Amino acid sequence: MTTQSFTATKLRQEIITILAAAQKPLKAYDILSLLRETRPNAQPPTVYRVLEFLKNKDVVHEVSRQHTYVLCQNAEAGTEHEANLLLICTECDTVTEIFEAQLSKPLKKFSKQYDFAINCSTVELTGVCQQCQA
Amino acid sequence: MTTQSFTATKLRQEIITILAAAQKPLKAYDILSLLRETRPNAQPPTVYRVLEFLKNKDVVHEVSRQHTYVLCQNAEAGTEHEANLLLICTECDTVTEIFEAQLSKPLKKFSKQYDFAINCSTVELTGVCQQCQA
DNA sequence: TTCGCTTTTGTTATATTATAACAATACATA
DNA sequence: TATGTATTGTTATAATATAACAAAAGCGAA
Repeated sequence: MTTQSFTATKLRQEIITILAAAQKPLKAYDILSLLRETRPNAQPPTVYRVLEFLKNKDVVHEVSRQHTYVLCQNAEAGTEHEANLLLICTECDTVTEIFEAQLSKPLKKFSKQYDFAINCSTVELTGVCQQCQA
Repeated sequence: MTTQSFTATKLRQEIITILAAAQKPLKAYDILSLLRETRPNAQPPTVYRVLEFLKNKDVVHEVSRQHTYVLCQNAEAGTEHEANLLLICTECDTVTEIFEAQLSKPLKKFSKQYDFAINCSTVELTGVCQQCQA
C-alpha cells in the first residue's frame, strides 16, 4: 500500500494536528471540542466528514469498539499491504497499532477458502497491555 | 473454551430466539421492536443488558462496525479456545463466523511479543462475500 | 414459611454517537 | 468570467447506548 495523497485543506490539517497532539485515539466529539478552540461554530458533520475522508486515505483509523479515531502510525510505511492490528487495552484505553506481515498469510488463506474479498484487514484485539498487567 | 452455562430466564430465551430466527446480525433496536411483540413496554436497557450478559457468556457476538449483535454459531463447539473471525460483507451485510486455529498461532506470538494479554480475539474482517462478487 | 440477600427486570430520563439535507463558499479550469 | 466540482457551513434530527433508581423474582438459611 502506498500512501495516497490528498488535498490538505486547513480544516483537515487542523484535525490531523489535533489527533497528532493527542497521541491517543479521540472521540469525534472530543475532536469537535478541540476544534472549537479555533472554530467556535464547528459542528459534528464537519468532524465526521473529515474523519471519513481521512479514513479512506488511510491516514486515520477508526477504533470501532471504542468509537474513537486515531492517527495511523505508519502513514509513510511499506509498499506492501500488511495486516494491520490494533491492540486495545481495556484498562487504560491505549491503542497500539502494529503491522505484521505474518498475519497476512492466514488472512489470505481465509480469503481464498471462503472466497471473500477482504477490503479492510484492520483487526482489533482487546486485552490488557503490559503496563496494566502489574 | 468450554461453553459457560447461565440462568436461561424467559427474557434471555426470548432474545436468543429472536436472534436465532433472524439468522443474521440484528441491531439492538430491531431486537427491541421484535421483543415488543410479546412485551409491549420493553425498553432499551432491557435489551442492552441482556446483550451484554450474553456477550460475556460467549453466546452473542457484537459486530462493532455494524452496531449489530449475532448469535454465536458454535455455542457447543471445541474445548480449545480458537481464534474467532467475523467476515462482514459490506454489500449484503451478512456476517459469517469462522473458527480458525491457524490464526491462534500468530496472535499468540503478538501476545508474547508485545506482552499484551488478549481477552477477546474476535476479529472483524470487512470485504465482499462470494455471492456479492458476481 | 419468613427473613434477608442477590439477581434480574422494569421504568424514566438522558447522554452519546452519527447522519440527512440543503446552503454557502472556495477552488480549478476552460 | 462562467461553469462545474469539491469542500465546508448550518440546522435539525436520527440512531445508539447508559445512568439511576424502583420493583419483582429467585434462593438459601433460620
